[in-house]
Amino acid sequence: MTTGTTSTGVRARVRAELTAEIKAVARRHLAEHGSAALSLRAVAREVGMVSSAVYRYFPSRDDLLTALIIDAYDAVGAAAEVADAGRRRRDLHGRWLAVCRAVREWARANPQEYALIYGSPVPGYRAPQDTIGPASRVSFVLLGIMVDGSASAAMGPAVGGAPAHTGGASLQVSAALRADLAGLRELGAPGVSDTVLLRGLQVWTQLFGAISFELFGHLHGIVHDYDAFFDVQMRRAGDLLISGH
Amino acid sequence: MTTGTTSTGVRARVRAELTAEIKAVARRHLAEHGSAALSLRAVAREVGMVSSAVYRYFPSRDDLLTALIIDAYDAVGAAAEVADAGRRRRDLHGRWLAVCRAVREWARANPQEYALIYGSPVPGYRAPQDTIGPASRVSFVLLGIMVDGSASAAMGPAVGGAPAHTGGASLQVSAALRADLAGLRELGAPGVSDTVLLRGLQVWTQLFGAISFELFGHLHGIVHDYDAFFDVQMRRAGDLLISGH
DNA sequence: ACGAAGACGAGAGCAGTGCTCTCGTTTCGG
DNA sequence: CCGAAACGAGAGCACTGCTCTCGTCTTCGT
Repeated sequence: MTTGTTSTGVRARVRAELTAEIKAVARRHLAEHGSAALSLRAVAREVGMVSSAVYRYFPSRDDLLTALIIDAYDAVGAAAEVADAGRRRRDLHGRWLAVCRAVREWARANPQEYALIYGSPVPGYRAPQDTIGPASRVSFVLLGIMVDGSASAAMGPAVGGAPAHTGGASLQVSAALRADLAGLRELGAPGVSDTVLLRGLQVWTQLFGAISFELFGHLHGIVHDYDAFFDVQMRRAGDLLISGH
Repeated sequence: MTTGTTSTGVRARVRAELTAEIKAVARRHLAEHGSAALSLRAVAREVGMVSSAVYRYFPSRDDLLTALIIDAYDAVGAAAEVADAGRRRRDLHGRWLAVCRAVREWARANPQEYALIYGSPVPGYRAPQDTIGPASRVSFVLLGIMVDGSASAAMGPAVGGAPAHTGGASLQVSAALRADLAGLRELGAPGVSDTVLLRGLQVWTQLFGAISFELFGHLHGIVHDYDAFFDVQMRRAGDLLISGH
């Protein structure tokens, strides 16, 4: 019995396991006491290590939080993806609403994790490179809806991809912003017009604005039927996104 | 010279001054290092007191933060009010856009204070009773625009105050939500229809959603011309609010 | 006008934090 | 097989919020 380990040695395996366990305990502490109260020493205590040992796995408290942030982005992204996939592709309204509800449900089930990623960044904010991938999963789901709608011409007015004339006489879009939209289109929204992209960004901010307001207490005393409020708001947003209202 | 003090004794006056000074220093620390790093001891050090003395003025760090929160709400509320008052009353679009820009400008000038009030609440959130007044100032400005628009019939479709039939066949609104809207109308939006109120709530969440996304970095790498983006988004939101698009 | 009562500031102290450094032990790889 | 690297434990530093005590000073009722 030289080394019964698989390709990776036993050391690497227990390291992966311990890393996961630390993260799991930290996630529980986060859910129970909030990100501000997340104590590296406390999770170390619960894992059965001394605090300094944790630093072998996460070089700092911020890095632990970053790992939790990435997981949170992945979780909400996955929720959005399965909700989107659960609808017929042509059912744009249904897809939009399903994604909205899935994101909100995830947020309500994991409020502290939601606050971690969509609340105020803890310090002067810094988004490590490895967060932007997971962070954009929800956005890509949304772009997917716009792409499918634009391809089938089911999307409201101004479906043409040409950014030359911006729809009617309604709005002037600066060259810089038009370039941003072009970049977005190239990134994952081929064939989606500027107008539709702008509508998408509009409902995007509205989706997370509504969830944040609800979770952070800004609707307290104003709205009581949160479910109905969210539904009607997102339905309206869906109309705006797809039909142009 | 018995006591040259005015009505309030000298004690009360220096207490008020010291309270203000502590708050001012704390606000500076907040702006420079963020709410998480706000240290009562550091503030005390700079004011020239020992840490325990500060507790004579603010019973805990949270109470200090609450005081800053109230001030922040008041500041952004005042900014919105002067912006609103700077426009002709009948210029609904102008008022809306001016308020949006004022809020955003304040937020960009005081990002940490914005994060304090519109970001994630630090613990499991609790809104002390004395914050809800200042917190609602911006909302009341918005309601004012809707009231004026509804009164002059300048607001889009479904201006009638009757909540019986909800505009067209577009949306079903639950009884509970209709009651919420009625409460809102009674609170400060007389004569504003359900439909318009819903539109108002929609653009309200969109306004703060857009600002939060910008300040919290969620538009990073996607939008570069923040000014133009915000303007076009809020213009679109204004169309939705006033014209019903 | 005075003396009790309360407000106040300073200091020490407690429990907790993030993080660093050192020091034996264990595992891995050449 | 043995040097090198990874690891866990422990001590320690500087810092935090908060409490308690103890003299001093203002205020207010008598």
